[in-house]
Amino acid sequence: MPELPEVETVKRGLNKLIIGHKITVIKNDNLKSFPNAKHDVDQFLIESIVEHVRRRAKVLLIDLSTGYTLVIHLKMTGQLVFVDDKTRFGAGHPTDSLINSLPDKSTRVIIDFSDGSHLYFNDQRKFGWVKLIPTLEVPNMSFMMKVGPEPLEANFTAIEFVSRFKRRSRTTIKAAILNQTVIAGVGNIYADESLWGAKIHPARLVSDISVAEFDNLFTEVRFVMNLSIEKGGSTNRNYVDAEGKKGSYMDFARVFRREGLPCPRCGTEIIKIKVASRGTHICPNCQQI
DNA sequence: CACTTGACCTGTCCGC
DNA sequence: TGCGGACAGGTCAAGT
Repeated sequence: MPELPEVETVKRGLNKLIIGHKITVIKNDNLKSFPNAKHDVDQFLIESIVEHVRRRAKVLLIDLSTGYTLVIHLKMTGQLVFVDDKTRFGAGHPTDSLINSLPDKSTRVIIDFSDGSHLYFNDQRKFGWVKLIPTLEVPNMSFMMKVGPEPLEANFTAIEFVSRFKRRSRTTIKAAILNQTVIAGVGNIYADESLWGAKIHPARLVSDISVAEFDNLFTEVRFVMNLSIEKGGSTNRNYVDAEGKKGSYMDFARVFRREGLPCPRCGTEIIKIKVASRGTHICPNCQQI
């Protein structure tokens, strides 16, 4: 999915586009994408006003005036795209833009607003979901209860970063950094990018990594996340922002999906291996076991 | 408990 | 062109 920078980009886009909008209709194509009962939808979603859009880890939270929140997980291929019919075919959008072809066959949920605009939840693989939950119960959702700290929070320190890993010392650093209960928001792209930045081989055991290396990793995680947010996220395949636009971080990636190309630091050919059952990109010279 | 693996889905790409 | 298999940004539930 969309990892932290992509979800953050969608959140920022929605905050510019849908605050104050009133929801009039919701349509869904299967229960998996939007499992709520019609009764709750009629009572707490229809006629509600969008008040805030928040993010926690890789989860989007759209707070409504009814005291309910739309909790959205994009998983691997989810998209959340706002389309205003007044601008759909207008200037600034090429005719082949995604927004001109929505809804399409991967559209799972459509939210209509009272001014005639729409929010499309697209998800090719159907792993993602939208759930309507009382706002006060969101922190009690099982994922929210166990998810780790936000790496970009100003008060999150290198000391806490290291201590979060200590309890997971018997696994590889790649598995640990992908574990959302250790730290929130890091997925496969930014795991590889930050491990390359810190010159740590992803298959090394957590217990064998020094505090100095953890300090470097902490810096690199924050660096790649911040850079990616600045670039509008990574479009590896499907990802687009709330306006249907792709992110450009992949133009700046150092190892991810760059197997066969030279390492930007030493020129050695980047290779792709498997670690923690995930495709993993490394420089075999900079990152040694 | 910590850890690993398979399952959830659809689509694409690569080798034959 | 077609077919089979591997693989894809993430998380769970089951297993060990």
